[in-house]
Amino acid sequence: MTLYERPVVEVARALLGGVVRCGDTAGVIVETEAYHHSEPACHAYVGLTARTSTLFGPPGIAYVYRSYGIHALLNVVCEPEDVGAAVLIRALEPTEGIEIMRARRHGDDLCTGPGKLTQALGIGLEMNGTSLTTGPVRLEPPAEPLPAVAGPRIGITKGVELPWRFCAAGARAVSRPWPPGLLAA
DNA sequence: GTATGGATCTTCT
DNA sequence: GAAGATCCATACA
Repeated sequence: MTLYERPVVEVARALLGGVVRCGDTAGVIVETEAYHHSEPACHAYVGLTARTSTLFGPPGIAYVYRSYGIHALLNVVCEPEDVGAAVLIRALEPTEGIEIMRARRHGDDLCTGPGKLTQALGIGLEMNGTSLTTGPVRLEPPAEPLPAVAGPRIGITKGVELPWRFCAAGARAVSRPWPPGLLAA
């Protein structure tokens, strides 16, 4: 029983404040989203396919996939094997290797979006399915999760009503401002 | 500052 | 053939 073998929504909250490390770069997780195969926004909703097989794999591995033909998005596979669920890492606060990130990102906007943080950390599709404890991308859970604020998810067309987006309270480097009037602790 | 459309490609219908 | 968990540049107010 690992930390990731729990309900995705719980894991999404528990990961806030954790550290993602890849090579000489690292950042603190400040924004996450939960996805589960029981709801339509999740890739695993349609079932097990070649593309989504990683989602149904063992908990604690990385699910990296290409979005809109251009970007790589990083997810943490959760819940027991054969359950399609994952936590999308949406934003980080850079802590180490900032100069490297700046060079890769060609600017100061380093990790304020799911496609940006993978580029900043050098995470690619070849890391899909690798372990987050022993693989090239490491995830260190926080001893004490940051206080979380919940809200609706972003950039999707289905399942928007589920408040499965979690953000560290007070984090400044989030991917998008919170929709007014929808704040919930 | 906000709004809109293009880039680009894998996966599924 | 169409859609998609995005980002960026450009156009307008």
